[in-house]
Amino acid sequence: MTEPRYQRRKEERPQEITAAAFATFVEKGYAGTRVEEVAKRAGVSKGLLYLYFKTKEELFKAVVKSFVVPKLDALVLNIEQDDLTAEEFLRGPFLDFARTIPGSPIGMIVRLLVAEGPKHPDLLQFYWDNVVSRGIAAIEALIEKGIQGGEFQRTPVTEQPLLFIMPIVFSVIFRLLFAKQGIDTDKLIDTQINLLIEQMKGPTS
Amino acid sequence: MTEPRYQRRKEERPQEITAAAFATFVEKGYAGTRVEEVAKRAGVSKGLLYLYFKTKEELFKAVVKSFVVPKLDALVLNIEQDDLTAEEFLRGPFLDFARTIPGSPIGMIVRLLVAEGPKHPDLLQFYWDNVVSRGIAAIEALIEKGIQGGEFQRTPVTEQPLLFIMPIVFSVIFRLLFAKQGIDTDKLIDTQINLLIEQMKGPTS
DNA sequence: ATGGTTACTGACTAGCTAGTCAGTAACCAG
DNA sequence: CTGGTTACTGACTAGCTAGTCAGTAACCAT
Repeated sequence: MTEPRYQRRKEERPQEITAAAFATFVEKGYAGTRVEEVAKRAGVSKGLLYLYFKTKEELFKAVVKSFVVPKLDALVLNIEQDDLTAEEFLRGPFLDFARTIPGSPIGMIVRLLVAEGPKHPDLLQFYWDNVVSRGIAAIEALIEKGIQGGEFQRTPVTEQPLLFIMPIVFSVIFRLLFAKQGIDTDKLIDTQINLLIEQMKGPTS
Repeated sequence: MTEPRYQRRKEERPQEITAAAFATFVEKGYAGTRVEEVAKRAGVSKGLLYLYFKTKEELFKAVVKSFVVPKLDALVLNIEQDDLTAEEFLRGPFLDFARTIPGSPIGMIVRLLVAEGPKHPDLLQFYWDNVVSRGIAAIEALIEKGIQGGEFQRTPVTEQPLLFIMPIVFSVIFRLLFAKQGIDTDKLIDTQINLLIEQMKGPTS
């Protein structure tokens, strides 16, 4: 008649643990996160956590992998499916994406990468392969589409897709550090994207 | 006849200790740095270090303060003294500065700020007051000089001095994380600065 | 010389946390 | 019901490091 003290939920545990870990890493950073707290938040014992994740580092990697990649996938899928022109896409979905990231928990992942990345080379490699290079490729494809469609001309800007990513990353970091100073990163992003588009469209207005 | 085991050097110690600490923080990050190692590198005992710096955190702040501020001072002084036009200054000394920072140890300070900043609000405040806001003000002054001198016209870009700082910060972080991938951040910086200048000069070429 | 001042040493402690493991109990097949 | 399997627990350990402090010796004024 006694209530069971716990339920066996082999399948769901990893997901629940990474979710708890994500929240904790975001709040406390990597070094500041105690594995015991993650376990408590996930409603399991520390021992169980170590059955699913060999080390704290592995847990961290699992978090990055499971939270960031889907976010980028959504955007990339949009580029491929949408039938907007390149300029419309940049001013629409891409700008939304760019403005959303800095204030979202995903932005915190960037902070964690900057802080902890150098200690985890294989995590960086994963991140490069699955996020950064795919993001760059997506923008390159978009620009190429614009050129083919006669919207844009080839300029030094079209050779530097990072110019589009730069304001996002910068805003993430800037807000993180100097939120108190009330900088308007949206305007910064808008101006940069607009600047790039105008330049690619050429001197004719 | 015995050699003295140490010399008393009250005046020089703090400088020697912060220099050792800087090198160690750059190599190992904040959490990864052991106070004992800093002491050893500085050629003193741990106990002495604690006579000069109350805590590890205070040591960290002293490092940031003593290494970054002079660097910015040099640039700001240049703006005021040089009799170059605004465009010449941007294409000359400013571009040099922008290209130099990402590969220098100063860049590592940015990493440390990103990683540790949120835990040290007063450090961020200091950094804002003494580095960022002064940097922004210097660029604003430079742009204003360009406008007054008839080189530039007022555009959305002239309202966003961060557009000039952004590629520097971004490059610092990008190189730090993805040096292996061999991204050419110099070209990124060049393109951005050139883009901004062209835009401010207006459609007339 | 010499005795007082204090810069300096280094062994020590207190406290914290990643990772372990022997035991427990939920679940299930027969 | 029952016995076997294994998901799960939580107390424990090993190891590390920030910060302390009682003692030592360099320096210097007299």
